[in-house]
Amino acid sequence: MSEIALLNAGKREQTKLANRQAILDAARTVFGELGYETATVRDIIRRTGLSVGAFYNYYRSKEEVFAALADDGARRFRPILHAEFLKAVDFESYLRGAIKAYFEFIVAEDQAWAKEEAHLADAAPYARNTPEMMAVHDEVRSAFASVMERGLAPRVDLDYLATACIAIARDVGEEMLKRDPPDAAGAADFCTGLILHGLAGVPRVVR
Amino acid sequence: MSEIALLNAGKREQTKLANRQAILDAARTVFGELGYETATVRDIIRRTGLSVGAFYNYYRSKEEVFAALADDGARRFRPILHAEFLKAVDFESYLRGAIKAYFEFIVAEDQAWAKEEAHLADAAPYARNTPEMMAVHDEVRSAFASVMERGLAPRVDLDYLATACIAIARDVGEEMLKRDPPDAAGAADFCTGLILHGLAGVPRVVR
Amino acid sequence: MSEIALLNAGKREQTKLANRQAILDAARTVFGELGYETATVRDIIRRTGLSVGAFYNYYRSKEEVFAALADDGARRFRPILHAEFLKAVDFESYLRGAIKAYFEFIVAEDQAWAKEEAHLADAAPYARNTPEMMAVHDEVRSAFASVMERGLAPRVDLDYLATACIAIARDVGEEMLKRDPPDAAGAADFCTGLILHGLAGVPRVVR
Amino acid sequence: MSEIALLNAGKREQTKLANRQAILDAARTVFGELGYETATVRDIIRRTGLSVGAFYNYYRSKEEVFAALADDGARRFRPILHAEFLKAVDFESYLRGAIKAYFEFIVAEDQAWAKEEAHLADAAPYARNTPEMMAVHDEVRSAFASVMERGLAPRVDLDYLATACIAIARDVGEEMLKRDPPDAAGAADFCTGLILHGLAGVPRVVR
DNA sequence: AATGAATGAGAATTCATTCAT
DNA sequence: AATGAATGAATTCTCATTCAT
Repeated sequence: MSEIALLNAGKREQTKLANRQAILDAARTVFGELGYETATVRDIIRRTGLSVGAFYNYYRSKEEVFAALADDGARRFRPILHAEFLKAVDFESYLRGAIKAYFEFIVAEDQAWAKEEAHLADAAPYARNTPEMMAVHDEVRSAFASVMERGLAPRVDLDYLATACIAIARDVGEEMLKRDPPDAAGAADFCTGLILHGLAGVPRVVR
Repeated sequence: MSEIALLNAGKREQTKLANRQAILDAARTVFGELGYETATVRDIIRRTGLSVGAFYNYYRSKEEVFAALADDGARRFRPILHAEFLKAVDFESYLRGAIKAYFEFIVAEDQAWAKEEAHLADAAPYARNTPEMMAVHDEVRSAFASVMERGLAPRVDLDYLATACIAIARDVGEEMLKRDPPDAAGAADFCTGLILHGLAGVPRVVR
Repeated sequence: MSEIALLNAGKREQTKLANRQAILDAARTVFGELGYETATVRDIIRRTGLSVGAFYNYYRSKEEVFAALADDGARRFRPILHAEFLKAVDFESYLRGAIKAYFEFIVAEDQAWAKEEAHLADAAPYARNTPEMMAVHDEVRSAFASVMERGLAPRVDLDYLATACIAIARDVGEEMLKRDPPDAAGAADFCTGLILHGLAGVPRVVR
Repeated sequence: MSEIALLNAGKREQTKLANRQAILDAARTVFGELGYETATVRDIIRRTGLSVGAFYNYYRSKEEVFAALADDGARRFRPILHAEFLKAVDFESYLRGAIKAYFEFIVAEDQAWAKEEAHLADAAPYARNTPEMMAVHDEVRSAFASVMERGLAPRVDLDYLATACIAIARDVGEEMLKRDPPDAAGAADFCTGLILHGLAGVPRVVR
């Protein structure tokens, strides 16, 4: 490698990272819009301006980007989630923190690509469950388990609870993103209230 | 048309209906197992013993069966749901009735094909939302609206509420189906309790 | 199935068989011209006038046609070969019979498609070994073994002998096909003579 | 150009040659293992430690290395072959010498990379004819012609003879390489015996 | 020269849909 | 109507070759 090349290695490496990330971002959008099956590799790379070949330089298969997407989302969200877990003094504070954190996370994500959310409902009315959510499921479940273990929350059916909470967060989160502007705090209040105290705990609207 | 066919015009008509239903049932199973994209028309007709050509005699496209499936599920479930609505004296009774009815409905549906639920998670870990649920969404939303209108429930964000309730019912329902035997009443108690009174309202487990 | 359909079943079945054979024949030609790797499925079906899809109605993969080709060639040649084996009174008569039969076989095959032999050397100078020959290899080897067992031929290195004989038959056979007209008997005499008595046993040419 | 490079112009030239040869050697191995079509340029350069780009500095295309390989093999083998021709007093001695030389040549070549010969049959059961052999064909043919011209061998069909001899040498040679250890002399005796005197001239085995 | 990322034509295969029988 | 072979667009992935650094 020549001296010049050595000096430029940084720039090269930078481009590679940027491309890798660009593909990941495009994949997130496209999978989000069309679902795993319907989305094609061409759909993904079209958004990056790269070539089909380039895609396969970065990911070995369509399946691999999908997995990477889950890893990526989970890797970035998990620490946030865990921080809430550590901060929490009781179940209520954990739940409120976790859900708010999640909604803020997806709003931030959404900003990056957003705009074409219109297509969403239209294109894939039957595909859901983001890779991120899937990856986080176990995290949530065991956080709940731990909280109950410590007597900070009533002992209830853990699988149902985790399932229900994730379902609420996922779908209300998605609903929130459709609003302009999306109100993470409001949505979090709604979900937390519902889970903790049921209908009675949910914020009233005056309208 | 052969002589025999002419003589059996009535039976013919019957067969037509039976075939139409057979395809619909097969489609429900197959879409359930594989998801819309992964499922093929051949997968569907294979279960009916009919031919590919016959499929297109009854439905114009793969998409159309899917839509018909939603209609079918909704058509059969909607009256049940509405009966609960009429029976209900307050929001609580409506909710409990509706959810219990839904869970019993899907348990019954499940019996028909079931068994290969194992494939499910494996085959399409990221595709959900049964056609039935989708079709019922508006129904539920307007039932909630009506209930609130009548002052039987606190005024809250309706879209969030409908979304959350459907999310819970869908996912906890799915979770319930994995258990052996599936306990519709128990799951309904869980969901109703959660929605009405939050965590505190959820049945305890002793374990 | 209607009466008409029943009556036509024969014609249908006939077409299917014809297509299957057409694909096989096209595959033989194309693999012969281009070699397995270079030949594409489209190359094959282009010769049949069918569509890509039709190819996959008859064979599950490119690999499968290749295998079928071997089976086909072997299935048709093996009985001929075996007949020679039974007819033979000594090694010499077996060898002469077998080689002559082989040459006549490939001349006959060649007639069917022929013509584009010109491409051959040009297109794939480095790919050889027809599927047929490969399938027949073991047959030949065990025939040799049997003959030696019975003391009808000297005991020599069997693998070398089978290899050498097949090599000669294959390549001289190919050479013969290039000539116009191909002289199966002459080529067979050459090979038999060479194998049995060496150079001295080979027919002289006057030129 | 860096200072160091300027100082080492001579070494540079040397490196160029070494790289060229390294690529050629790698190509021989890889083509041998996988066949021309299956082998990729990356397969080749991977063995050299060079980069894809470097490959194209030395050879304009995959096809060109293949041709160069033939040239190379031929260039190295031809003198050996010709030496045998000059040494020979009659056809017998020429043939024995040539074949033995060829077998020793390929055994030596094989030593260089060898080991993974197992893959061979597995990877490309239907592709053969080393570039070397192809390049030598004419050489052999004209040597035979010359020998016959001089009355040292009976006049026979020259094309058939050259074809047959090369076929035998190629395939028995390949067979020999599979044995451990490969016995060049034994295989040469076999082939020479067969070609000169036929079956009767082939070494007996006792077993 | 060397490097290795980028390119894009092309390969095998699938599958919704059509259509002759 | 029923049948199932035929169609061909579309999909994933590969790989020779080019090109910016």
